[in-house]
Amino acid sequence: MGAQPTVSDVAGVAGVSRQTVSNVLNAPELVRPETRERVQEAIRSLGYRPHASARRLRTQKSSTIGIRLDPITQDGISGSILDRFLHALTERADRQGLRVLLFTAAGPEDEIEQFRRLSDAADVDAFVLTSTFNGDPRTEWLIEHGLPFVTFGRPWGIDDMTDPEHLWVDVDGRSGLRDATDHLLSLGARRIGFVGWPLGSGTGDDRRAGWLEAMRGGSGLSPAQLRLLQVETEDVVPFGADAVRRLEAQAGPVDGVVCVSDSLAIGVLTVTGGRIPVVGYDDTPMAASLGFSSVAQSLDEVAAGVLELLTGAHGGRVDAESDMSDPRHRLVAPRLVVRDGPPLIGPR
Amino acid sequence: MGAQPTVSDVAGVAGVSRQTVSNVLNAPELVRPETRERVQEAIRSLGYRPHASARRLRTQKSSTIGIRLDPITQDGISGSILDRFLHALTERADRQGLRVLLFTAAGPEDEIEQFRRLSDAADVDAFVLTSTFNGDPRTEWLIEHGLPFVTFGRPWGIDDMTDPEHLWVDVDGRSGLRDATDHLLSLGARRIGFVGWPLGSGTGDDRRAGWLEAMRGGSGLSPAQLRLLQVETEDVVPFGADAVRRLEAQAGPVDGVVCVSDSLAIGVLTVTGGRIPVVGYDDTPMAASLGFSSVAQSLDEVAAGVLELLTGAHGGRVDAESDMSDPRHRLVAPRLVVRDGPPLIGPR
DNA sequence: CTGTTAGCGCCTTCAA
DNA sequence: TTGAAGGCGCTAACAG
Repeated sequence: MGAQPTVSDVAGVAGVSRQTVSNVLNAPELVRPETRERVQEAIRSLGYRPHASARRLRTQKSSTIGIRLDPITQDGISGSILDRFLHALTERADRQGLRVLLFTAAGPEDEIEQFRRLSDAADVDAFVLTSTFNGDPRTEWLIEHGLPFVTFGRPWGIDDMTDPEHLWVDVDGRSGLRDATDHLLSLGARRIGFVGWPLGSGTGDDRRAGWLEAMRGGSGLSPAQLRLLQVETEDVVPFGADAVRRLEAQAGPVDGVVCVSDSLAIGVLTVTGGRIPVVGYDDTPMAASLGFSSVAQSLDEVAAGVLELLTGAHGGRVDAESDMSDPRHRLVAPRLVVRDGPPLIGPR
Repeated sequence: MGAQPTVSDVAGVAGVSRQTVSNVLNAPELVRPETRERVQEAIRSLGYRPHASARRLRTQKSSTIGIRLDPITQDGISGSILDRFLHALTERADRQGLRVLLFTAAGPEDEIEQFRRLSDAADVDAFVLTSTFNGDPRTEWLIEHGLPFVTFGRPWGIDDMTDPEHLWVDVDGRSGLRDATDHLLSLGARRIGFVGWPLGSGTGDDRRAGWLEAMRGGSGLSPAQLRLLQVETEDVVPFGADAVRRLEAQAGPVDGVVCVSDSLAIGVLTVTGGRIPVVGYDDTPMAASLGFSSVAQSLDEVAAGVLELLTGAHGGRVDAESDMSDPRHRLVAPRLVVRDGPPLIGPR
């Protein structure tokens, strides 16, 4: 707990100048192995650790990325996603010598104010954004102000989608739903319903498209029939129950249901139980607990992608070398987790 | 994104020296109102913001608190707790000019290594610990090394419990379970079962004690009968189902069940449905979604307590003024959230 | 390969 | 009440 040793202390013990110590730390190849070893020995024996603030002041970079903690996780079933993403991000960031700093904001405008605060104070030198939405003002502001950032989630506005300044990582929900639907088809189901979010949410529409693709290819149903097999509702458990009732009312009995989220899948299951297979999305702990299939996102891959994009873009913008595979975004493939047997939940 | 202005720039514009600017920021009362106003105007017009690292280097404090993100949230139903706590903590910390830095660790030993790393580098000057357990080595290490910290969760070891160095905030689970049980008693139930965790977890035992107290007072059952009305199991949904079956096998039909967690309550509900009232603990989103009663912890109060203890203890250790109410810990009262009507879930 | 010199932006003496 | 130095711990230039 006493005063931490400084480079001077290390230099003294090793019998070199402060600068040499700094070199051992930041450019070891410049120092003769013999000297280097001596310095490292001194570092070890003193328990020296560079003072982060001093280094940051000197280098003018905080090596810290800021991420906003979303306000109270809506329905909350999928709240654990951010949690798991954060964990993966923190762990991987740490390996690269980056820190993760949290902040909160009341809304997009306030979040922008936080961007300003944190970057002006040099507390943070890059941001990670989650839950992007159509016409998101945050990305525009960040681009305008030249602050590095990566979003977890595609920019769904048409223009932004191809903005070379906008780096993003996302999960390929379409392929996830396609897999889920194909799975049910392979089980012999044909009349597979889709319970989705209201039209207009990029993410929801993308997932719906996956269901539609698979159904077109493998169900043998007409477009008119397919139209009847989908319903939309807000992401709340009991609404999932209502939705599947509506679905069967308008389209007749179904063989299976794929849902845009685990929340809705739970709602559906309270009505259908083990009668027909139901697939959710996100593979939340609830899916595992209650025993239904779900599409799992690899948050670890997402976190890895985010960091690669961030460090690749750091300072030198996008790395010219890796130009072959478009280095400005990553689309991570999700994985269907199949759970057999009747779920633990069902109608009374 | 040009270079941020510095105190010198502000001083130049305001026509004063750098120190005066610094004074306006850190000790405004020392500066004549007239000058102060002029300086503040300059700050505003330049958009000046103090450089966090420079300040930290100079003051030798990071104004940052570190918190570990627990490894993959176990069963995960209650994972959102940390999430909500983090949110509250970040928000309140921000108001006091404190930042929240995340880190991860593979286990207690590794976490201690992270403590060392973060404090040696002056990245963090206090820690918040969650999920404390019996004989936790982390608190001991922190005390030994004189690092400020507060735990969310009581130290369950007998010795540590009263260690004046150990600041903690916890939720009074005992009173929460007492309330839950009293509620069921007031509904006319008498044979109320308890589904808990295996003996030896401080938190679990504390909650069980609340159930026992209420039952002793209001159920009119004998100690022998009460003994039969409790079962223990790991915190996994399907185990909750098994547990309540065991419970009724050994004690006969029950009138109601209170559980040590929402996870177990969900498991219980898959067996009992709306037949008898069931109460969970944590008031997770699942409780709200599926419609059963649960004991809610006020994570915001916990966060507030943690910060008070931390800033109170900062530097000057515990504040001598507030000696009347023991300032070394806080026990926050939880609140029973009653949900009427049959839950959305039940046996098939 | 190593040492010297000069700040990064801020705040805390101490004088004026 | 304001101004003039000095230095927190580190690293980027340049010399040697």
